[in-house]
Amino acid sequence: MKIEDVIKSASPLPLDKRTILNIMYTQSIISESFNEVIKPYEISPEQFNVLRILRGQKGKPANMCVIQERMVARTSNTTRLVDKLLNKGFVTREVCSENRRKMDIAITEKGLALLKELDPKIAEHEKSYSQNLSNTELEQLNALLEKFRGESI
Amino acid sequence: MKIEDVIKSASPLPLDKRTILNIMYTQSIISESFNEVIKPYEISPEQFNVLRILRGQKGKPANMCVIQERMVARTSNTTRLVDKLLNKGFVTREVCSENRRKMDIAITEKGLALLKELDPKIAEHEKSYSQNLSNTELEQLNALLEKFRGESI
DNA sequence: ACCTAACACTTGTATATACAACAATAAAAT
DNA sequence: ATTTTATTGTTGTATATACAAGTGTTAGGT
Repeated sequence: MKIEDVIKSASPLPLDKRTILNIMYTQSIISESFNEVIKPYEISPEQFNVLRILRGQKGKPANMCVIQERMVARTSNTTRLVDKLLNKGFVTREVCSENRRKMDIAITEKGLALLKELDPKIAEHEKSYSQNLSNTELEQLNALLEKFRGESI
Repeated sequence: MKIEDVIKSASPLPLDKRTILNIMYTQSIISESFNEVIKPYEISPEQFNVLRILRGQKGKPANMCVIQERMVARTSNTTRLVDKLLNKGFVTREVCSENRRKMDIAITEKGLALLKELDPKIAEHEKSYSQNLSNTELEQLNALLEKFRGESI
């Protein structure tokens, strides 16, 4: 579906505007379907992201600022996300013994079990999109997005 | 910047996961810089989107459902967005005379003036990204995104 | 005419995001 | 040693999003 049809635009959009809209729209489509995937489980996409970061720590607890810098979309509020996960028993939180300003956040067995259950569904979700392109095209898409962002470093 | 560096992943991500993260991240970068652009003005990105849709009506008022279906990211709450715009005097709202279930939303002179002031800044914002790619590459990117979404219609 | 279903919109609740102010601790400066 | 500054995290407010329930209006069926 062309982006002009999505937003019901009568006239074709200029290329630069069209590209940005296309990226925004694609993201919203992906997010929407991802939401569907995790809806049955008692967790939000952002909470899931935090859990996955914690699992990536391989047992080592993570501080709030470590979690924050690994999130795709930086939230200004990791505290409240962790609060929710804490209430559900998916993580533990305690003051870091070496630096009492910091918090040690760790994933629990219950959290790990949830992720394990979700893993195949997430994989399926990701594949449902990537199967539409060849590997070469996927690499191209990644390269174009990276170039589009235009970050020098 | 490679997406692995963004999320500080030690190991390279599988291609399908990487692509999705790349799209999500690119969107968040675009949104962030767009936020910077409109921050000085008394309006949010979503409110701006609604205003722009109303301008596209060329004087003809729009119902709530028309606004909703033209938004890039469907919100379930156009009512409250319009409320905010109403309070600021950027739009008018009255019951549709032909069908009293519907509302007629129209942009005011004040709203049009705001958009006019923003237009060049938005154009500059869009160009700041699109200039990183050639026209051919932009077309490629659009085509790949569309194919990635895999909508049949 | 009356009842029912569909439609257009609004309202309430929970969650997330942006931003600013704040508190506690640690590190640096004097 | 005391003061200042920076770091780390929390809390408050406003806005936006997802979802479900509710209100008033129109249209359809009988």
